[in-house]
Amino acid sequence: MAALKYSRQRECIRAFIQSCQDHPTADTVYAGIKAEFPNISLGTVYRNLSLLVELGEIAKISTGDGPDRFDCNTKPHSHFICTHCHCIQDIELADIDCIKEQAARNFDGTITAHTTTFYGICRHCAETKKFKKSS
Amino acid sequence: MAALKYSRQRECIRAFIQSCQDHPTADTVYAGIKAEFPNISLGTVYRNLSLLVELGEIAKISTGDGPDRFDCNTKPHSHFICTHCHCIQDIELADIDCIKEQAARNFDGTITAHTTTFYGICRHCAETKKFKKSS
DNA sequence: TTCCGTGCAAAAGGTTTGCACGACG
DNA sequence: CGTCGTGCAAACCTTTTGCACGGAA
Repeated sequence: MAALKYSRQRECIRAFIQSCQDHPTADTVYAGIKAEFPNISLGTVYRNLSLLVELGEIAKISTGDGPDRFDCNTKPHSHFICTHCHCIQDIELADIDCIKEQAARNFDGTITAHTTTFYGICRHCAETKKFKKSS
Repeated sequence: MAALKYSRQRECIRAFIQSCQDHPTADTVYAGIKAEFPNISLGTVYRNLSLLVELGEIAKISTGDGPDRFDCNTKPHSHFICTHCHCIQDIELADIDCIKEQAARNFDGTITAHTTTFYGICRHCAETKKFKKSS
């Protein structure tokens, strides 16, 4: 239902995310958009992010620690989360889908999707030795 | 540091979780503990759950949708989350660890852990056909 | 003109924290 | 007796929502 009208704010949010190499939070998007829309509200950012996720134009990444992230890459891929600096990086796995079949064999129900997340120390943190006590 | 003293509340929480077949939320634990400790506070439940996770006696499961869950099974395994009823079930995958090696080959950093979560419709929801419009 | 999207602000979760008191060692 | 854990309540952080107004079709 709900007829989806054009909005300059939504286009700006979409463009911002698609220009991001990293995986911004709603708040980062908000800050980035403010240059062009000084009066935009955080609520609008959240509403449009949810909408873009529903439309399949971006993906939402739940980190389980801190705010959700958004990803312009909607192709299936995995993520690495640094336990020290909390940065997120994409990881491509060749046969990641095979584990879905493997899981389906052991499971009594319908599996439609799966996500795999890796944790560790990213190269930057490892080099700067800032991870003495991994947070 | 901090010398860790015995507490009856903590033991009760540990016992409650270890007697659970499912994956309770902090609030479920709180409710279950109240029979024995009518005056216990939710803050105490959260503090002890975090502590038990740190001690490695239980595991925390972030669902990315709703409250965190806790799991008495600390052995490596995966989870299935029903997108309809939001129940969580364990899934054992034979060679789940192989994907860590595979990921490490494509990645410039140190991978120490990984989690895989499957989504779909559980058997109970499928049978009762309540999932017409998967929420 | 008819809805939809926006801005604002308040509310809604879920979780953490400061404080004074009680319990463990 | 010195600390740590507890209960209570307030604070916190992220996200959602109600409402009146402005903008797209």
